[in-house]
Amino acid sequence: MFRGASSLSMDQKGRLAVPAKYRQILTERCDGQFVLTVNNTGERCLWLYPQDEWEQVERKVVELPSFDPSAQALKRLLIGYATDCDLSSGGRIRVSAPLREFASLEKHIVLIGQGNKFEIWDEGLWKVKCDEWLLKQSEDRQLPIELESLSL
Amino acid sequence: MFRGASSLSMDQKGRLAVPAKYRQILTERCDGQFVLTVNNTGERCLWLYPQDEWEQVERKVVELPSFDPSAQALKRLLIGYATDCDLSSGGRIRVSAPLREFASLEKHIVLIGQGNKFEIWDEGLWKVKCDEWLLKQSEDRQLPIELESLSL
DNA sequence: CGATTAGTGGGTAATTGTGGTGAAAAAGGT
DNA sequence: ACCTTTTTCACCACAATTACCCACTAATCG
Repeated sequence: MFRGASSLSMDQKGRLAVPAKYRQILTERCDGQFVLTVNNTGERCLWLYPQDEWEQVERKVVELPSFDPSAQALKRLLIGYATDCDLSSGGRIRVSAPLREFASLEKHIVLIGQGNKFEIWDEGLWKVKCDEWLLKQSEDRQLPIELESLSL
Repeated sequence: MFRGASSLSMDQKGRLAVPAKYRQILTERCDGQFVLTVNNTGERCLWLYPQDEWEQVERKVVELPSFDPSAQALKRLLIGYATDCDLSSGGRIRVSAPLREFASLEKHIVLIGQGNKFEIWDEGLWKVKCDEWLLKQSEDRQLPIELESLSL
């Protein structure tokens, strides 16, 4: 399980250093092989999957019905933007220009562990979103059923 | 069960000394291994879970439906900010910059025992909140059903 | 009142992050 | 097919951060 937020910087060449604490696990887990793609839910962030996790995601996605427009859109985005990338010798990965543009990544970014994948956000955008989510949660009188009984 | 409030100070490096009375229990309980994350309810405080407690929380959270927006927000915050940390040889733990920023922690903080976890608040904020809660309770004529039958 | 333990701060060594440079590879044009 | 231009990658050096250890002060207990 990946977790934790790291505030990182990306250089002009689109290289970002993966925090040292993740490197060993990632090398063992997928030999440093990843697939980087976009988030299809309308939020402008990237998803970074270890190769093996991605295989499963891809399998699910390609099996979606061909005549459903929203399935098509999801497929176009997810598969269309999916790019192989690997951990370089110096522990960095390179984000291609189209992907950077999609998520409007510049110098300051955050890497968010989300279980089976990581999310990559522009730092400013991430903070704005956090505020939104928190505000929403505290306003919501009526919680979704799944959450109501959740005790943390 | 953790209980009690302690007023502590955090140094410039983000280190805070866990009160001595908790140390032995914590070492026995989880070998000094913790997970530190944010509170998702809009209140700006951190949650400090013993490793084993956290595992259970995490399990509940990842099983939430992927397409429900508020479940998604909860997952992003809780898992996204969750950071492993452990009790150093000197009985201190280090709070990373993103987490400090989230809860606007500076020098003076309070550590609140809350059963299966601890809460970490900025001292000033904690006091303000206490006053708010007290005021609110005394105003509320109509208690939620769950509380009505409660005998303390 | 002395002895022991807790809290606090600082210094140092090792590790990590960051930016640059040069070699190699790929792409593109003639 | 060859040469030119651009991109990409690996390596290196410096800067910044972090972890670890030690020392000093304050509190606590016998």
